[in-house]
Amino acid sequence: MKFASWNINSINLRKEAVLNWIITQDIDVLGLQEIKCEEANFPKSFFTDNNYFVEVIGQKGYNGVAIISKYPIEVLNRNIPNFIEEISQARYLEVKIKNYVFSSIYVPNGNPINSEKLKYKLSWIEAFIEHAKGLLKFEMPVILAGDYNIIPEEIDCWDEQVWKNDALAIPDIRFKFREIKNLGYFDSFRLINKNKCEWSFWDYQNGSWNKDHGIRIDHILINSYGADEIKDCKIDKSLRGLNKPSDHTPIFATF
DNA sequence: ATGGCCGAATCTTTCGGA
Repeated sequence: MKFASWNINSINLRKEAVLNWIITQDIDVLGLQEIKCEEANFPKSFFTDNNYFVEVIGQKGYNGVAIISKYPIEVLNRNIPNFIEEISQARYLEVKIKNYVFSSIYVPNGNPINSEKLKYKLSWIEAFIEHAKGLLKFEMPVILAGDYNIIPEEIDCWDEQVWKNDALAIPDIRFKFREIKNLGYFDSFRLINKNKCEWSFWDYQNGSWNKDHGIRIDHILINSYGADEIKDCKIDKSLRGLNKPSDHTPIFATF
């Protein structure tokens, strides 16, 4: 089974790229982030006509997550259950597919760091950590895949000096990532690739792709049952070189 | 070809992203 995550930055602009990729790479389950549309505007039939199952948590204009699967989807949660806010943002979808629990996750960005946005990011992650703790009750692989907006360590960005004061890399945020891991989750990419420097995001600005100025912020976290079964984890950077690409590339793990 | 983003909605400008 291949489980993937891709911040697509508008599903309607890139639905053909998504379908083409999951077919050519033989992806079984794909979590999407930043679909940037309400559920009614998600191109569901484009995927269901090709025999995929689709679940969507939409929002107008920005955010939004979805899951596309070769196999039937049982929805477990349409948000983080213990995260209460006045207007819920579409950032979390948790499902069961076959004998796997899988989530598509879009963690808030948090910039600028001297603002309510960072506080929101921290409180969102804290609620997520509490929830992830509860997910450890499942005696099967739990796969928490998404755009975490966290650069876990110095080796996960092209230049630590550029990023060290950013909401993606400040110590408080890196600490949260370690907190999740310390619950008993593994960073799939790092589990498989001990020292590799690879990126999943290159900014549209400043010619970042051409200069290879990237960062690794899209992650697939797995519990110990997942770690027992994992065979490989790869970032497919080729997608960033397409015409009209998303600024993120997909990451996938094979079980 | 050395020169700097992109997407959606509020739409010839603003906001959010990272």
